[in-house]
Amino acid sequence: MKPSILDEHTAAHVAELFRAFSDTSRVRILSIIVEQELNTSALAELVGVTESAVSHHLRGLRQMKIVRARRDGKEVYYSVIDSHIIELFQQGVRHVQEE
Amino acid sequence: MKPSILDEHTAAHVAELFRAFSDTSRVRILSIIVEQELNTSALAELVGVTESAVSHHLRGLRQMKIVRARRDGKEVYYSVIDSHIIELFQQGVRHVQEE
DNA sequence: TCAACAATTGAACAATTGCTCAATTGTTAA
DNA sequence: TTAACAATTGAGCAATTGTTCAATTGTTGA
Repeated sequence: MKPSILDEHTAAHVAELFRAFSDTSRVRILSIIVEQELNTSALAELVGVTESAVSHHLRGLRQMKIVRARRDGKEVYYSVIDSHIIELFQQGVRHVQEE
Repeated sequence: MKPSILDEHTAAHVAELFRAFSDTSRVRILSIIVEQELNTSALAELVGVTESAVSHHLRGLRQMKIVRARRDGKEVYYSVIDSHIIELFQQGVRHVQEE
C-alpha cells in the first residue's frame, strides 16, 4: 500500500493551525476565551503578561480566524470563533491532563 | 462566572504537544506514518528533505512519545504511538481540508 | 574483517518567534 | 475639546527553530 502524504500547501496550513496552539501564553489565553468572552487587559492580568503581548497574540489568532473581536466601548472582547477549533484545542488539553 | 485558566505548567505541556505538529515537514512525515510504518530514508525521499533533517524531527517526536522507533536490520521504522495522537492530528488536517 | 548502506549526532547558520518599550489610535465622559 | 483609559502597532532584541554539513555509530553481507 502506497502511503498517502499531504501536499506541501496543505501541510503548511495544518502546521500553521497547530502553531496557533504552540505557545504557553496563547494556550493560557485560549483556555480562558474558549469558555468566556474577555477583553485584552483582563486577559493580560489573568495570564500574567503585558497587554501589548496579549494584543500581539490575539492579532495573530484573529488573522488565522481562530478568535473573534467585538468592541464594546473602550474594551475589545475576544472569543473563540468555531466549535471545531474549540474541540481541537480541548482535545489537546485533555490528552495532556490524562497523562 | 470566573474563567478557568490553565496553570503555567499544564499550558506549557499543551503548547509543547501542539508544537509537535507545527512544522510543515513534521506534518508531512506524520501524515505518512499515521497510516503506515516507514523508515527514515523512505520518509526523507517522500517528504523531500535530507535523512538528517528527518532524523532530527523524529528524534523530537520520539522524545515527546509521539512516535515509536523499531529497528529492523539497518533500517529504523517509525510509526505513531497512540490513537489519541492520531485522532488529534487528523482532526487538524480535517479542519484545514474542510475550508 | 571490512566495505557499504542506514541512521544518528552535534555544530553552525539563517529565519522565525515572543516579548518589551514607546508611540499611536480609538473611545468615552467630563 | 480634552483628559483618561483601553488597545494596537512597529521597531528592536534575545531566544528558539529548522536545516545543512561533516563526522560518527550501527548493522549486514561478502
